[in-house]
Amino acid sequence: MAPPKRFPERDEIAAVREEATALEPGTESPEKRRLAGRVMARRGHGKLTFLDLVDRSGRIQLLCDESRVGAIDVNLGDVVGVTGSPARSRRGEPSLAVDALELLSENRSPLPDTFHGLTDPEIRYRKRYLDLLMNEETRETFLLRTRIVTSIRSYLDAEGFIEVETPILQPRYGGAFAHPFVTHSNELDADLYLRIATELYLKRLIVGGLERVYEIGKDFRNEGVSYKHQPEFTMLEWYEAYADYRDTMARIEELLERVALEALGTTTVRFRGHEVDLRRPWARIRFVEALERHELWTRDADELRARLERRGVDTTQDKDWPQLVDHAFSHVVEPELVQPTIVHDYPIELSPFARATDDDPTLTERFEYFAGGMELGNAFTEINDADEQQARFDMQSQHVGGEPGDPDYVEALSYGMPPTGGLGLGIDRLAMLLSGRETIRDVILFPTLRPEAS
RNA sequence: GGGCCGGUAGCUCAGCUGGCAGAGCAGGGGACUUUUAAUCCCAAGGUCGUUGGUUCGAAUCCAACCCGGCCCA
Repeated sequence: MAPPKRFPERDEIAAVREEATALEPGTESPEKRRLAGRVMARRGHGKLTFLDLVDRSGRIQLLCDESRVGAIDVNLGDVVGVTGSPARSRRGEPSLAVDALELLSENRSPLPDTFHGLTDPEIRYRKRYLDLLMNEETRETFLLRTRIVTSIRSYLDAEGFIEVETPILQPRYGGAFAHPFVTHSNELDADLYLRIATELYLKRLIVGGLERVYEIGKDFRNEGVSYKHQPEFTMLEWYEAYADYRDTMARIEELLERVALEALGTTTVRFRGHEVDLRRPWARIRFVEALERHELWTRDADELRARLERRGVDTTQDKDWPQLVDHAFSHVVEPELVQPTIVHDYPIELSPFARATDDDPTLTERFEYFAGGMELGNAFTEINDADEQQARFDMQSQHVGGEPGDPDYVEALSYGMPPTGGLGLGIDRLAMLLSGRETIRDVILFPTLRPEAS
């Protein structure tokens, strides 16, 4: 006979467990509860069988007395629904004394070792369902990730930002320095790029008068993988009309402190062997000063290359000054930014969308913020003048791997864009930091892997 | 892209100085009414990542390749 198609009026295991814990050992409550979940342990004892039932909320022992339930014919991994009463075993284990047990879905494949669990990273990533089933920490990590995103949304929604969706398939890519994935539309007979950022479309919406917009979505970068890089990752970008980068700094500090408290209950996390506290205010340092501290600030490319080489840094991949200074920063400064730090006023060559500072036209109102030795995001006072933006694109075209430019975007700016503060936040990296997971693959449900050999 | 490490039963791992492919858990059969890595008995379970080479003989030695991890770029 086919198993039931539903199991209504279900209670959560965590709640029933709490109820059972309040009882005296060896006693049973008169209340009736219904639980459903997966059988993750079985201890047969003749006409009495102990099962461990697991749902999203937790785990509880089932006491199955054959004289009450009938014969118990379940295997590890079966999905069952039970009715019974909260109880405590003689040894004090919170349990449900079962009156009726229904098999809802049979497990036909042996589960991984119930003691050692599933540890092989390759199987954990390729068959994430098994990882989630076997490893409670994995379930907790992804539930935390969801709370983080929920918290971000509720903050931005309450602040009057509207959530939008912009194209993933784009005729031009831009908004970051990265290699794109290219695909092809048969109908349009045109190559399209998978977006590397949402930046340029979101700012078109600011031109259009939406004033406060954000998008949480996947970006794609056709580049190497590392503990903090995946080809497909999740980014938040927001744009706020009539704000500058100082307003934006205040907002991101407020948001991340709040997200930590809401999702985790504390602002203090352990990450890569460090204790990191996200409480406001964060440290701030100018980009130039951060490099000066290491005697790595110079606008002379040859001199900078020499200083880096002297430190044993391989600069053979760095073609020009912007690449050298970026390398110097990410190699020397970034790893030491363990406590939350805002680095601000970046050189204009590295910042094609940020307005120049008031007192130095070679620097821009841009900041990046770091924690745990890792960049979390990037923000600026947006260029809102079409001519100035075109001049920046022209400047970029002189640099290797510079921003490719986007005439359609410049045209949008020509209609006038309010002064705007914009920001990007790497959701995966934030999830790493708050969960204490040391690799980005552990906070992405299905990370990109090479296809298995057939 | 380079270096190092790994891939043996569904899972966790032994075996690797060449000589019959193993254990625990899971899965199958049986015993057991308070266990919680329950216990006990029985039977079963394999493309030793792939391909080639050396050898009387290869999981084991050699080469290439595939997949993964860590580090470097």
